[in-house]
Amino acid sequence: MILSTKGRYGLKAVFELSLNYGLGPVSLKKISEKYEISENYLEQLFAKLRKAGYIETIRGSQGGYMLAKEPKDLTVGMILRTLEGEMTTSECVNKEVCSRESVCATRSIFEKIEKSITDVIDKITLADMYEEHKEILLEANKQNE
Amino acid sequence: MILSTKGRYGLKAVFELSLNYGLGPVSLKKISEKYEISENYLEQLFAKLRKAGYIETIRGSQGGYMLAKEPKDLTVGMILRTLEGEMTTSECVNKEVCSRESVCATRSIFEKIEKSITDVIDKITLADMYEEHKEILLEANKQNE
DNA sequence: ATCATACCCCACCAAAACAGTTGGGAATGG
DNA sequence: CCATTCCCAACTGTTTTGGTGGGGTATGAT
Repeated sequence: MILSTKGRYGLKAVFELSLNYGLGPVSLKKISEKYEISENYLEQLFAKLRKAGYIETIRGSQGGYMLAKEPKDLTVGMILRTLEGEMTTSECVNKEVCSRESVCATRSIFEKIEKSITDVIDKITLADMYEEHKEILLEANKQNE
Repeated sequence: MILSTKGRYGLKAVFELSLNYGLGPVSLKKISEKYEISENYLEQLFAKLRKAGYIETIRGSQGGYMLAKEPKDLTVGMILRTLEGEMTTSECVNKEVCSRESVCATRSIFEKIEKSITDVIDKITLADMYEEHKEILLEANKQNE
């Protein structure tokens, strides 16, 4: 597994926030029930995202979480990196640790893998996810007719 | 980190075998010294690769490990999957576990990440690595002139 | 005012994965 | 026959994973 539950749960939960963007806060309870995720666990994930400045909160009754930026300004990469740490393959990539650069044929492999992941996660925003989601829902409706 | 030392060490070591393809076996000792990897740890990695049919051994004095196939028939993906397990993002991808497919906008993200990784690791063979390695060495030599 | 709601924060925990280490055994070339 | 080299199983310390538990603070509703 490339991603742990941190990234997987976190991305789902943040997408849920994006569905409610502009409509007020969503409580942890609702999200954790909808996706069957431990409320306390999800809270820890949201704490990281809040500290990173991607979501903000309203405390007290009727409070909850909401995106701190527009869905089009939040990428999947921002969320995953905050929760999972840097999506790197090897310590030698991006650093000059590699003492035998010329010998190291594997380094370029690691770079390619990293780049291919980066290309995907840094390009897709929450707004993009919403657009694609809409299409999927429309198609699902067509099937049911 | 997407890859653990299993995949990173393993790929380096197997590439070393490919450099010696057709020239007889290479001992664990040589490889572990060259790359500064624990000999016993590397042995466990090679055991997996042997059981997968990617490398074979000659026991006894002057013995060692060698590729069981031509470098062009061994991909980076074969090595990494043997050592790291399947390079998946989420259990719902490739399975029908996902109870709320239409709702799950994250699934397509995970599929895209997986596909981008697969595209890289299943396309590159050990022979490809060697070709690229040669070019890097040639350029390094030019620089030194 | 007070109470239920809901976030905030810290500590703790069991299980698994990671990155090895230890040590005994078996095959083989010199 | 012995040094070399692979084979295999068990064990170990550390970190990560995936949570649980509990006390505290803010706030809208009654």
